[in-house]
Amino acid sequence: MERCKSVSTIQRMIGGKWKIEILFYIALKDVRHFGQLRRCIGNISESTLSKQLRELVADGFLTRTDFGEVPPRVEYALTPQGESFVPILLALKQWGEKELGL
Amino acid sequence: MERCKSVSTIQRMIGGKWKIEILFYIALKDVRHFGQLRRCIGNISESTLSKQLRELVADGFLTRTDFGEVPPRVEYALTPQGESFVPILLALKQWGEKELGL
DNA sequence: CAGGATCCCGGTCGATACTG
DNA sequence: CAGTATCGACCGGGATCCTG
Repeated sequence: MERCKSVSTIQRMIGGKWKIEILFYIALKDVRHFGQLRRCIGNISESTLSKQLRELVADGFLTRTDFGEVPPRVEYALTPQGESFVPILLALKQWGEKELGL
Repeated sequence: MERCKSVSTIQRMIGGKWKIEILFYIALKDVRHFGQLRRCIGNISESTLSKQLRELVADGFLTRTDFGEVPPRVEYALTPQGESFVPILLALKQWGEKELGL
């Protein structure tokens, strides 16, 4: 039986409780800032958002640009790898709306 | 900001550590039996496999058919909802192979 | 063979407080 | 504003044993 390493790796990368939702807002809603994300996503804590963002950066989905200004300004954006994941995000969203009626 | 309920719901349904892999084997490799799945999937415990299968059944992805025979024979198969998810599984697999080189 | 029951551990996530 | 630090609760998942 052919094993499928890619599937389990993806599951690990996007399996976090909020990962898909974070990517969704950044990719499809043009949300770029920490505070925006926190307000968009229901009831995520700051520490959790921070950690999941760092993991998404580490896994190559996002870039993090710190402008070194006061007040602080940081922008998150998709990497090419992240961009290539957008069709799947759209498919998931549309699947949920159609199959689950959400 | 438009909230996106469908995304978080999907994350909850397929966020389990082995969910995507289980669906992958049933959908694309025609694996139907408990023991087969356990052997295909690396190092999943029986109790965990059992629980995740039950959740996939409860969430409408799978059907479970118990033939009531001795020795026991049970078959898992995709529901129509599960079938409709197959394109996303394929997309995930192909994305992983292409972007991650797996 | 297909799993249920039980126990337990580790990691994830959340709440709170604090910083540059 | 954009986080980090710390702590603790919770629960998903693993190990083991048992059953029809």
